[in-house]
Amino acid sequence: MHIQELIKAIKERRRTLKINQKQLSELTEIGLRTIKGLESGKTNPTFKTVTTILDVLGLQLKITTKK
Amino acid sequence: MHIQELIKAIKERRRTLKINQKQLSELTEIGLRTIKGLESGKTNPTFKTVTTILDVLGLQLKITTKK
DNA sequence: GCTAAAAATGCATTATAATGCACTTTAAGC
DNA sequence: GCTTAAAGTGCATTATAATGCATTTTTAGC
Repeated sequence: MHIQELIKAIKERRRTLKINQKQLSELTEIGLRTIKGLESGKTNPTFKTVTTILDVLGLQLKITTKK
Repeated sequence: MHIQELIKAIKERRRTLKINQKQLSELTEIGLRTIKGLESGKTNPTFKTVTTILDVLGLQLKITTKK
């Protein structure tokens, strides 16, 4: 999975849950600027930032073997 | 998935493939010190660092919904 | 328990993620 | 096409990931 897929999944899920970036920032306790940077593809987030956001959105990462 | 699971998966897979940290560093073009920091749980790697390593190891991340 | 290879650690430097604040742009109703 | 909320951007600062080098510790064979 590359970063663009991650971004897409986060945005879609956030909209499904009717949460805006500011609310996601509050729920995750991650700075709004960081959320914005991530969703607009401007930064290379840390693993922790990613998992914290996914967690709040009810999503999670799994490791699989490539075929 | 939390960082410890990721570390465990990377170490196990690397050993299965009989690759040492130095070789993984060369294959991924990620600094050895970064590989060491990650595998010893001392840092919070970037998403790109994680996906690059997994990719070389024949692994990948998937997003799923938590149940 | 010696030896050699692999892994871990300490330290310093560089690059950049995270952050806040102010401002601009875009999207959605009306 | 106004208005307003949401999203995106520019800039400066702080925190820390990435890196290399030298050294120490651990692990695996013998």
